[in-house]
Amino acid sequence: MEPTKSELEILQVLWQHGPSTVRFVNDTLNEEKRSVQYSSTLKLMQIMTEKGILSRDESSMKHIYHPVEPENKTKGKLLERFVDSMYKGSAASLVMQLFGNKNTSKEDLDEIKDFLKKLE
Amino acid sequence: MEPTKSELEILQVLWQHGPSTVRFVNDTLNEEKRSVQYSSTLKLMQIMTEKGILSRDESSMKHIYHPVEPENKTKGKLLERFVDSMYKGSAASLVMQLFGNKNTSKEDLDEIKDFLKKLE
DNA sequence: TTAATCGTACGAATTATTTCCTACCTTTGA
DNA sequence: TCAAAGGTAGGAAATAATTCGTACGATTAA
Repeated sequence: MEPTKSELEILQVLWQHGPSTVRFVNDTLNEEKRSVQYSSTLKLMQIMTEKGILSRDESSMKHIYHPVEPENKTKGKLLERFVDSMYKGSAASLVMQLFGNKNTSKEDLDEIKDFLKKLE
Repeated sequence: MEPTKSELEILQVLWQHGPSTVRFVNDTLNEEKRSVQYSSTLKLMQIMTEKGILSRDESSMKHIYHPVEPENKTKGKLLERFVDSMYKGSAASLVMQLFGNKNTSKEDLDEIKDFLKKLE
């Protein structure tokens, strides 16, 4: 299933901080992103659980939520969909646009070159 | 403004085929994407015009629509937003995920390497 | 023990997006 | 000429996504 924008924000908190309570996710969103009510975050995380995006440990009263899929898998899917729809599946076009527009640091560039070299 | 998913489909037709009528865009969507009514496509393109995403030539009865922003600018923005939200702005991480998951052709790789070399 | 705090559940309102029906005007061709 | 075909406009319904109020149970600490 395709996470929505708000769902992605929640996933990112969980990816970054590991399995968490609603309270923690909500606090983090309020600090780092935008003002949102506890009950909104709760509702969304409940919906995500119904959809199978999240799963939770209910053994204590404070449910602990975690993503069902590993971070890389979810990100990989989203990235692939992005490349397919925006660049007709051509990773090369994407990379060129990426570095054509932005000025990337030399370190970044070197890192990428090394990485590509190792792929051979 | 942020194009929605359906709006992006329309933009892609216009990018690929150049300024077009609603009829043409709708036919193309039906051929290449999904079944959709003429009046739905019309409505969406009218909304996009209101939002300032599209502009149109009304001199003839058959209005000719075209994107206001150049393709690269729009794609660049979307890509940047994608990198920021998914990879904390690190182009390098994105590239690594891209080639870590997918098996890219040697030609693609070479093309990218050449490209990066020229950036220096 | 009991009031305050903190938790979940859930309905419902709101907003955004998408879809299509229908009215009505223009063009076309027999 | 006039019916059929094809165009735009716009309201309204359907759907998806988001937000929040509120009920109510468990925990805590004075």
